Amino acid sequence: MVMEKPSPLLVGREFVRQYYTLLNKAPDYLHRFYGRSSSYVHGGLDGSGKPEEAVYGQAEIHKKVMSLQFSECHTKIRHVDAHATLGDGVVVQVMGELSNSGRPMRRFMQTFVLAPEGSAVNKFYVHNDIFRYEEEVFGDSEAELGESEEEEVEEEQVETRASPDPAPDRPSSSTYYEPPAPPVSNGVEEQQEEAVPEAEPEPQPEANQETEAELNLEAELQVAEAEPEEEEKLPEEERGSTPGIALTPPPQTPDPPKAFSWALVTSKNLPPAGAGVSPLVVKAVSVQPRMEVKQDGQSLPRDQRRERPGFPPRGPRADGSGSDTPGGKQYVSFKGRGDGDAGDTEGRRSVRYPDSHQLFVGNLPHDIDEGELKDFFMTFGNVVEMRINTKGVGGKLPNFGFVVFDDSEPVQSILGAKPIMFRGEVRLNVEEKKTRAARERETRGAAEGRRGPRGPLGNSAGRASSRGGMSRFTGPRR
DNA sequence: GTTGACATGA
Repeated sequence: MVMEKPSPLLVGREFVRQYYTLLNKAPDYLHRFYGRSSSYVHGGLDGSGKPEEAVYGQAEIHKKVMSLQFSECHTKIRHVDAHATLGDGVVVQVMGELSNSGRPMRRFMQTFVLAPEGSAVNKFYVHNDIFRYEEEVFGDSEAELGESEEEEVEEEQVETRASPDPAPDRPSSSTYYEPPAPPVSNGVEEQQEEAVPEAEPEPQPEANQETEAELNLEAELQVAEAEPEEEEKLPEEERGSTPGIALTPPPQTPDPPKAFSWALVTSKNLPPAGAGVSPLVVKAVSVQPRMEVKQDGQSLPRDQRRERPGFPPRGPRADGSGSDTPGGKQYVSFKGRGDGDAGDTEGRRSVRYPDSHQLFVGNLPHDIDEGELKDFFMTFGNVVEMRINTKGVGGKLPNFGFVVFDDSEPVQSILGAKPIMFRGEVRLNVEEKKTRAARERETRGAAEGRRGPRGPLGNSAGRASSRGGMSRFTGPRR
């Protein structure tokens, strides 16, 4: 598992995308980006007109965020800088404009220090977050403001970028991270393609990629993190936030489930089912929210590897894997090169998706339609294909279907987040898609296991139960 | 109550 370290700029941009998306969609989860010793300040002036002071720690940050009452908070990003910094961190500076609750845009500057989390090169949490509004700092001379307003007008149009969210009927769920104006376009913004391949205009003419190599080198200076490690050990329920996010949403919310669990966050680190590996990694990792940038680039189906010869590797870009959803973790997957996994390359519809990308969904309400189901699962990842099957058996319609994602990660997340509640009341039966062979093997194995006292070796029954590990939930009865 | 249909060779 030697993962190449993503460039700071890549990390920064992806983080920015996720951060502002979450700020827009689910500010109440924003604190999950932070850790126990993180600092946070978000503009504001105190009683005497001086810039407010920071707060520390996830719990305080959560409070603070809530007090800021973000609602329909839109952000226009004008510029993102990101550099490698001490301790393998990344410092990110963002300039842009932000509008909250329908109020006018205000210019701001925000700086994040992303600190690596754990040993993975692609996991970070926000160690510092410093946000200031321009006019709070520069004074509120109206003349200045007027001026600045003007020059923005032309760029205003640029801002109308199609949301990467392929579901057009969910206006508020689009990503409000507006990529910087045209000239700077290296890869981060093209997320919508896979979802709506036909609508895709033209890939960008391939602006040259960042000098990742250089940055990576720089990042080698190691500075011992001074953070006391012991803190991290406590699984800390203290962050009171999680309780609200029980895996089953309150019945009165008809929305897609805000399924989130730490198990879900870490499910990615767990080996695929079956491997006899200790699942205890969980604790260590589960302390904070994180985002992940993945650069793999291997294991592409052969026909997808073609790359225009003579060009530098196509820049890694966000692939809209949907991990920026409110309920979801703050993970993000990147494909290092190429266009991601099977099925999403433009014009290639005919590819079959691997089973690992597919989810069997049983117990569907009979009046469901694909759009609804798709929307539902979209919060977990990028749904590339859907099929609902109905087996009409004398009046009863046991419904099931298959949801195909562009990655196996959402599938694992979902499996780790069982039970999946739909419309707040129906418990969907979600399982990894099985082949017929696998299915038969399984039932046969189970039958024999029951017959003889000498239980099945390992895991004939273990498949389903091993997955959730400790975070196995027996669905609430209702 | 519960696991499809497609098309697939060196």
